[in-house]
Amino acid sequence: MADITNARGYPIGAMSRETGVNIETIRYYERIELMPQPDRTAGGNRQYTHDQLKRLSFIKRSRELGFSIDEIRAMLTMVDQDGVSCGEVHAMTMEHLGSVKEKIRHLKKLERALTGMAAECAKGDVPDCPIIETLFDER
Amino acid sequence: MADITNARGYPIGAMSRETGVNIETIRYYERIELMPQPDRTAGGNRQYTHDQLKRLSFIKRSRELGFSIDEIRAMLTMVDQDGVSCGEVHAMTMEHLGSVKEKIRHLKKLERALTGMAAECAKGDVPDCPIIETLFDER
DNA sequence: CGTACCATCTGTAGCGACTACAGATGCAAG
DNA sequence: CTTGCATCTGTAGTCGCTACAGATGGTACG
Repeated sequence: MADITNARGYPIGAMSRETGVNIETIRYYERIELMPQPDRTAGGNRQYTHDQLKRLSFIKRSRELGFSIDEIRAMLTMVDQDGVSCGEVHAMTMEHLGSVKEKIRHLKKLERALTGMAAECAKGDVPDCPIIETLFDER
Repeated sequence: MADITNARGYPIGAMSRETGVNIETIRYYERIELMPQPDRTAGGNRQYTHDQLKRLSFIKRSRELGFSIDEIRAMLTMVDQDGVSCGEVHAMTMEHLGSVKEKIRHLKKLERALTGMAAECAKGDVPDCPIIETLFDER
């Protein structure tokens, strides 16, 4: 496998391939100051370090776990200040977990409602569709 | 559909109270042509009919069930053309149900991952927080 | 060395589905 | 007629990207 680092570090395309984060999104993260401004080549192209690659990978994983940009920013700020408080991180994780559980509950309610509506339906081309009726009915 | 129009009609605030849809959102629905342009008073205030109230209520319920604006638009277009195809509505509902189920599966995966990470954590002020470590680790 | 050609650059605008103003009027009660 | 809430229009902001356009950078090949 070819070495994607040239002497000057990783260009943005390599960062994108390595992490799965879209190039436009990487630049967006820089604009909102989630990623630092990287070094540039003489011509102005971005050149990232390995640490920056790890940081981007951290962001990607956290996003996949549903953390918001602000939550990630808070965690990274702690990391940057070398003052990671495990208690705080744990609290954030638990809070996030709570909101995930709530979303699951909510979606399960939707699932039941949709299943119930669909079960009423004969699927014919009849004028009174029970689904539409249900949605239109007065409370 | 019933034709119970009272002489003055409903001002926008009444529509909002009756349906729970924000006033700004009602105007937004008009702008994107999901709701029709209502009659106006001499002074220019909106005056809605009872049918329009039912339509808004339909939109609200459908949104609560997670249908997108475009899905709702499709259903309402069928209603407007008096050509409700129950088969089509059923298909849309089932497709939507599928995406709800998928979201649930996804969130449950997140739930497991977050629970696992949190369980590793001693919650102390130690420098190596296992949650952060997990997120930072090389793949 | 020139040329072809992809990678990358900046800047701006769009998405969905609202929400939040500002500043100007409408309208009904007292 | 005043008071004061309701409503009006228009624009801009939210979140987390994504999609351009049009201009350069960098590199492999001849």
